Amino acid sequence: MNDMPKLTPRQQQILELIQSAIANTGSPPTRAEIANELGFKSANAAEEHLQALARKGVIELVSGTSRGIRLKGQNLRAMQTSMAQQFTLPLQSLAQLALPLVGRVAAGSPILAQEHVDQTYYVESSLFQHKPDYLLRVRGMSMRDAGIMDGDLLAVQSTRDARNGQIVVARLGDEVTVKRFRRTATRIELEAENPDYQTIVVEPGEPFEIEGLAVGLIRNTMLM
Amino acid sequence: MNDMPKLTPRQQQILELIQSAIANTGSPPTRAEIANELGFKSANAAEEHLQALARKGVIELVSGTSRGIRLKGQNLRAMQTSMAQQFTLPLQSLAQLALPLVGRVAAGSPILAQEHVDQTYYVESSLFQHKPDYLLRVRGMSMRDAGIMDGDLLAVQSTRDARNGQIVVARLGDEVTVKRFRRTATRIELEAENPDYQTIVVEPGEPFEIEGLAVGLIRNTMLM
DNA sequence: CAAAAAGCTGGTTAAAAATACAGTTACTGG
DNA sequence: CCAGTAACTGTATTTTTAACCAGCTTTTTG
Repeated sequence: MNDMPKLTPRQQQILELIQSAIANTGSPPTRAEIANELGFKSANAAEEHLQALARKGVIELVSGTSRGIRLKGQNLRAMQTSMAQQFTLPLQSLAQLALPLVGRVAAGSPILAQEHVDQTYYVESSLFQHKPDYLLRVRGMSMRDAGIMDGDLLAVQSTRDARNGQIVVARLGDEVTVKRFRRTATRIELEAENPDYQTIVVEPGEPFEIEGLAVGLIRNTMLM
Repeated sequence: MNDMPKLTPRQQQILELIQSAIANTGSPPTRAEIANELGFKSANAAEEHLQALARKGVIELVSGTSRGIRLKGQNLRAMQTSMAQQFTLPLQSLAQLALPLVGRVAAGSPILAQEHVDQTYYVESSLFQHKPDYLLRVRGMSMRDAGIMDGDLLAVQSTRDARNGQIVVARLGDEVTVKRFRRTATRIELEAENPDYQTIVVEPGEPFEIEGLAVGLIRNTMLM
């Protein structure tokens, strides 16, 4: 019943792209958009990946429909969870920390803009050793070997600075990503903790900004 | 800043239709779909409604893009609410949940015995999809590939039962361990999620008890 | 080692979809 | 009463998009 279809790294990447497109734009991508995003010269490459994902049951393709890609099962749930309901609520004890959960991060706008806050959780401030400012839902498996999985809520402390080896939330132009930070004499490297993913190299002059430091993690969906 | 654009009843209806389409199908509707849904004979009627909604700032139209309708601000959040309700999330109370953090687990005694409680954290109960009863500090790397690292706090729901594939807190005589649970016809297997660790096999008659299910995780030390 | 699968390029075609323009009707505020 | 707006019908055109076919290289697997 619980089929665990093993995706190839490439397929996993496609799946993450779909999730990220939905989170960022509100609709699934077209074949052409996928191809463009990943540098394919033919949209057919995207088409075939989608069919492979559909065969493995992780997505559903609605035929004859533009952007007719539906996430299924676990992948859908991770998505819905990121869109959890918002509460207006009474503040309680002084030790409580309000942690906004940031969902969709729109191009160019500050990460904590009001529109992106899905929900606010109140947790005891002493729960974390370093006080976080917000929670960010992690997309994809690029930090898998650091124990950061798809769907996890990363507790982030807002700052512009990081030391080598720290896990940062970085913005590259419009893209927000979570990676291990390393600054060399000539450039900045953002290392994934997963051999399937490449290190991102930021040369001087390229758009880059540190949004914050990972100080904790919450995983709220574990049952199968 | 917070402009309150008064929508006509018809426009309100269109907006709700968009929200419902996203909740049901995963993408915004096309003009034709809106027209069809509301019985318009021309898709242009839908187009004009969309433009009106865009003028009033409640949606954004992405030109030249199929299904390029984006909900803005409040409406986005409202939709997420209806979505969350429609699907899994049980609407839990906002109550704070007291989670005792269990450290060392002494031989023979119940896991929640008073002596073992290091500390109690208060967190919002809706933070986890399934309500945990306590936190257990994880020792070792045997569940590394499941994203559970040394020092993590595992949120555990007390129960005696588990389904295959779930991550359980199990007691083998004096030993308490976290593993993936699998029951075969003849025996119980506790699988580590790390190739360096062996699967523990429990033959009938050997001391074994399930203490609880892993329903979440908190990592409170991440900085280096 | 052979076959299958993954992962592409390149091109084609028909359907889906956005969007513009020309009208019609009904209502609403001045 | 008249202009403006809301709410449509109907038609047309261009883009966008899905989806298929043929072929190629590389990797995986039995």
